[in-house]
Amino acid sequence: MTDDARSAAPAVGRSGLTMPHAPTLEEVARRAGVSRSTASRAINGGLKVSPAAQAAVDAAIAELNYTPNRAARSLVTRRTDSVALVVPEPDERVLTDPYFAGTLQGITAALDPTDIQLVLLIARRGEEAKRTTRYLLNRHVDGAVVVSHHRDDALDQVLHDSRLPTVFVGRPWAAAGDVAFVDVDNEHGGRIATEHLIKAGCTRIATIAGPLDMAAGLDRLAGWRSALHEAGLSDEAMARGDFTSAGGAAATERLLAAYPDIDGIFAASDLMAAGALSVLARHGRSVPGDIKVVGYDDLGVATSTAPPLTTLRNPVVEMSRAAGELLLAKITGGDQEVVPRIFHAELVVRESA
Amino acid sequence: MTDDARSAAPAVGRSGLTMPHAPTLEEVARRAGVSRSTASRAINGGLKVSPAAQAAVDAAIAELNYTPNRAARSLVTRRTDSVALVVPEPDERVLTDPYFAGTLQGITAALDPTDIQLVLLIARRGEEAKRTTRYLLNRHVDGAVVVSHHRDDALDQVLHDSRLPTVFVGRPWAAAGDVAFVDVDNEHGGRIATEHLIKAGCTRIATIAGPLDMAAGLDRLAGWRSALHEAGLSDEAMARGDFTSAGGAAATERLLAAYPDIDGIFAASDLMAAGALSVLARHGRSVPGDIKVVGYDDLGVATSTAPPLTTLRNPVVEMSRAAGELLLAKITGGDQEVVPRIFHAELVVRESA
DNA sequence: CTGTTAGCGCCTTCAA
DNA sequence: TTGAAGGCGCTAACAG
Repeated sequence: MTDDARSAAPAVGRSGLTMPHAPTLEEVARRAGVSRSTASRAINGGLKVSPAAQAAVDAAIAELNYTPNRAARSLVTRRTDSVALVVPEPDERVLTDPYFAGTLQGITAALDPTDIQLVLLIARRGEEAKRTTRYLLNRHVDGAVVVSHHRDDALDQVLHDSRLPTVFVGRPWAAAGDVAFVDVDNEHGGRIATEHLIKAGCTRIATIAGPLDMAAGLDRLAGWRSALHEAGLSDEAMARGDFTSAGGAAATERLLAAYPDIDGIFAASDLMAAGALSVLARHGRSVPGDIKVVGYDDLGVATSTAPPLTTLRNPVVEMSRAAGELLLAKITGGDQEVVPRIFHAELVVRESA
Repeated sequence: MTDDARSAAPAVGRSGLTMPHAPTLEEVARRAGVSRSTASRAINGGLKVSPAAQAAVDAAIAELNYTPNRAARSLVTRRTDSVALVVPEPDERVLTDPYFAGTLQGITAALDPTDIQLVLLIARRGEEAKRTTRYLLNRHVDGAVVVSHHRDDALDQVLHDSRLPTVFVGRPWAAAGDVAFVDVDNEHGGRIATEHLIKAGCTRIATIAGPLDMAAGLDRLAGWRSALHEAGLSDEAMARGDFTSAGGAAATERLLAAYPDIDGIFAASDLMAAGALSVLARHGRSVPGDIKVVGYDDLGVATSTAPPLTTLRNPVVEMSRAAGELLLAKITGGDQEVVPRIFHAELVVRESA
């Protein structure tokens, strides 16, 4: 064993102060009285290691408070033990949306039993987006979960072509059938919401749609449409929103101006519904008396509005957790069938409708 | 130059399909007609590199779409080019709070001009927390930003002792004066809020306090107290909340039961204020007629309540951005003075008070 | 079951 | 200004 001066003296940082020297495998092995390889084997799986050696290594690890150097390990295993959460959207909108928080929570839960770290990738447009793409393509992570995906970020194609293990939260645009994803049945949700309004006696039902370059926006709108068609009602009263409260408020103003006689509104998100409520209050329309309102998501805001919102419970956390687990399976298990897992939204009735 | 078979054939993944082979520095150098060292120098800073060589390397990089392998680089530079955002809280609460979204946005903005990645560390209690601590201590990141820090997670001490560059968002408990942090003047904010209620004619002013094991909770409470003392009013009517809407609602119920004659409420967060509004409505108390309400944060929810909340604008994004920039400075600049940056919250008057 | 031996891709002295 | 050579800490054959 060559005596290495480096391992004797603690490293000295820029400041000139001694820095705690992270223990290496070498030191663990030495302390355990075994070779590096044996120590390594004891750490990874422990196969073909005698109980004695295993115990010695375990003890050394505990005493030294050792953690493997990820960089060194990555270099040889060609795995990074990290996955990316890709958010292809610049603005505060996404981050502020409780939907995003739910996603984070679900994925974190899925990753929890592993030692895999979550790297956040906010993929701004243009030049920035290219940087993100390159980062992903050059395998700086073992896989990616994409959330809040829009039609024109070519993320689905790019990631599909790259063969980087990827799972979308929410149906991707292109390459469907070939790209793994989890989703809720948004069309069904939109239909349920609208049917609830119909059953409650509404006959002039408007919708505040989400962004139509997102699958969720499109699908919920389609659900609203099909319920109205089935009931023989008009599907004229549609205004686009952007999933934000302000957008919902603006859309409501437009709806009231164009269709003053509406008696029901299906908003494609609770945030937009909240915006609608405030505008309706300002216009002196009572809810649910004059106009009934149904939202979508039930991620917290629905209970803090006045009146509380009837809405569809969007199982975001469960869904994202499934996405995380699916990704884990893809990473460790290699390619396997991509059967999208579809969750269902449930109607939660409160005062607003 | 030894001919390496590996670089000729694309790697084959588990699935048996060819995988895109990430280009290496070796390939860039070969293509540019220079040595690895020159290529490396051209990539990092470009000092002592002839314009011709520089250009050749740049071209090769572009053609190959090359990105340095972070693991290999980390191994030798002993930097990871990643920083952690540490959230020492298990529950959904934190993630759902718009405060967290703001933090994320601010830090992301600070990191944007660099190539540093953000790693999310959700530090659950107990065993999990130890794993997080070890991860941090063993320098798997170059630095850390800690948000939503509680008294009993010993994060401040641990991180301070470890000498890992760290910045707290919100005043840490221990080691103050020695640990870098950014904060808003919460006591001042609490005072302003309360003074607004006093000026509006309230004389029996309650507060819904935040968690008292968090600096923000404590400081806002202190501000409320001092304003009341100054005005010669009672500071009896206090109920604890937990920064959530549900907690705010419960606290309000308790307040109304114990102090039925209150005419003003200062809630230490908008979420709690929203909960208060719904309870007040249920009890038939009009806002601001019977009871005036002031919240704290103005991160979106204040405008979607009925009535919209008078509140204190908490500059979370700016503050977190400052935290990120401070961290960057600490990482690159070595130890430097720790002058906490204190931001100020501004009163935003809306209908509720 | 264990130790020896080679690199993983990159940066960095050291000579030229 | 450039290239050759060594090594960061770890895993993975390959012998024993």
